[in-house]
Amino acid sequence: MRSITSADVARESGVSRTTVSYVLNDTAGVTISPATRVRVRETAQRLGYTPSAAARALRTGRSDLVLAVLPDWPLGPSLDTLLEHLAATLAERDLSLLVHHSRSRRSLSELWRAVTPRAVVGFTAFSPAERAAMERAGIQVLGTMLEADPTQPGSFSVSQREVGRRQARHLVERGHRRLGYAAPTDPRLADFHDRRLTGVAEECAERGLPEPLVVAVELEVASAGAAVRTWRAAAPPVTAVAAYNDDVALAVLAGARAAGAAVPQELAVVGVDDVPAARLASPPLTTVWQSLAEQAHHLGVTVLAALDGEPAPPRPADLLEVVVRSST
Amino acid sequence: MRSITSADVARESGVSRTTVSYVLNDTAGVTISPATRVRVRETAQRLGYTPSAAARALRTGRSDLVLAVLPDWPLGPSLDTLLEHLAATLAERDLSLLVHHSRSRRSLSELWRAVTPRAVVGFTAFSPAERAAMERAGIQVLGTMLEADPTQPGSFSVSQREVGRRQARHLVERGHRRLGYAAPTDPRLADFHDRRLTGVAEECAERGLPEPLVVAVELEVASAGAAVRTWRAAAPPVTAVAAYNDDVALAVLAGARAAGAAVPQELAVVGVDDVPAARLASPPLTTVWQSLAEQAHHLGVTVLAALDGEPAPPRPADLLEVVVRSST
DNA sequence: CTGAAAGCGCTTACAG
DNA sequence: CTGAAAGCGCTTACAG
Repeated sequence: MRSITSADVARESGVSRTTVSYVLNDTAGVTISPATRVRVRETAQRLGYTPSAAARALRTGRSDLVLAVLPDWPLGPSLDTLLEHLAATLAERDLSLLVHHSRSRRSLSELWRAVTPRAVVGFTAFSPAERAAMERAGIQVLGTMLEADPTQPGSFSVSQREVGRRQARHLVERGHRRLGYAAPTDPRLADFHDRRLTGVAEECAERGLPEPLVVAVELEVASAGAAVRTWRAAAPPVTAVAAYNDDVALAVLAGARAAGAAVPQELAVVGVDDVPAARLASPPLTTVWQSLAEQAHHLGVTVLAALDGEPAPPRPADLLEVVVRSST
Repeated sequence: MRSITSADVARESGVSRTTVSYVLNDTAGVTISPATRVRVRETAQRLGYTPSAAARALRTGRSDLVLAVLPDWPLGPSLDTLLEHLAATLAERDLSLLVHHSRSRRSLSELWRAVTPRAVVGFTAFSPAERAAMERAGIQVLGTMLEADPTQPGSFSVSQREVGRRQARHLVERGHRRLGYAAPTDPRLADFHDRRLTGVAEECAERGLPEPLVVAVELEVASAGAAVRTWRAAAPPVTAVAAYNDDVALAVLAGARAAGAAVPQELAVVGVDDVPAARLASPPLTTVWQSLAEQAHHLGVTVLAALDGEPAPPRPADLLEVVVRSST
């Protein structure tokens, strides 16, 4: 079954393909009689005409795709949400999301060369060379969630350092003077973890508190129990723990239970993410919540602005919030 | 910066574009001297040539994209994993994954008409009309996870009914004679929930047990506590609960704690997914684990087979497994 | 064994 | 105000 082309629409409405293109694209600086406009639009509608993305991309040198490059590590429970909102925002401009999992690192450069996306959104860091190559090809490159300075152009999202600072600040305001940090064991999480930990450490330093005592904890009771004993045996003892995320925090809770440490009296715990299990834990988990929807929307709007050559829109203010429950 | 085209490669290697195409595509039924082949490949490599996806798609009428249509509800914690493995499998054939969130339902048909994907993989159901239209356009349509009969061609993944049956079977084998079902409240989950519940009910019916007592539970303690009281007040009382997923199961655990029901002595609980929080719960949660990686790979292989006009490969056997912990 | 040429469906100078 | 024509970069009959 041959698909409908602009030539079909042109023939059916008795005009040239040029006119069809002008009308359907609302091309500026060209005058077409209202009657013709209406006729062309109606014909296109009636025939179910959709312009070929391939032809358009070939002609213009640029596709209507935005390439999202995902890391090979789990981005968290709400990557789903993030991509959905991002896609929704981009769809307003008829842009679609092509996802690439950086698992197969080698083919990324082939992919962007082949599809000539309008923009590339990296959820993982690009090498400077790759970034430069993409920019030279006229592709807008949006930075990673790991940028040192999230306010710089071409980057987005909440600073991971700020996440850590919020955790620490909450704990310190609760009166704790010696903090622990529960790190994930998955090495692929190292980049995120480093930045969050830096935030915790900075907050401690500014308040004149000792460095946080970092212990890696696996997502099981035995490992977490050992971690809890380590913290409590320290001198001075750790009385509050900031965990990499809710999963790790839940492990610490389980470890405290196993080690016979009362939460929050003997050990306070704060996570990150506010997964559903957080409020259901015993005791319910205090955690730092991030507005993924807003972050994703902001990201989408940033991409759009970049395509228009406009400055990045200001980042929304309260993307982070401490949800206080009984674990602190 | 103009990008490298096959004409560049042709000129540099002193052959025609035809030859370049033949060599790089390993076109069958054409004889090219080994020396020429080597020269062309080396030149392409040296120049960093990547064929234009747009031009190729325009010429062949088919792109190298596979369109994944996602539902507007949360597909669960491991959609991420699922898509990653799917993408990895497709990448072996130089196919990329274009995701469409069905939030913006209207534009789906525009999207597939515009990009002419090789295949469409639906994680949500298509209307028969839409499905037919896509097939008429020569697009392979792979079915949803909701198909009544997952063994039929064009569908994939574990049967949701089977998930429910496994939960029920485990509970019944533990000696329980009266089961409860903890349903999610999100209406978007209704399709999945219906099928899982059907599996539980079927298993009960086959064993001559009464229908499961269904109670909707929200992801918070109060709601879950009320549900637990309802189950225990039934005559005969419910002694074991199959939950829609681990999040709901975690809520039931919290509800039992609040209602003073001992788990598993007074109420056994089994979930689905084996999220990290499951093993960390108190008591650790028994749950049905699904091999997402294998499902995704199978899905990818099924897509590939469909593109080759081959019959769907047999589905791997043990995609489901009951992880027994202390909640049952 | 290799090349010249057509054509996929668009958009956009350019001519009228 | 509208149309004829060129050309984006490929692949593939067809000719030699």
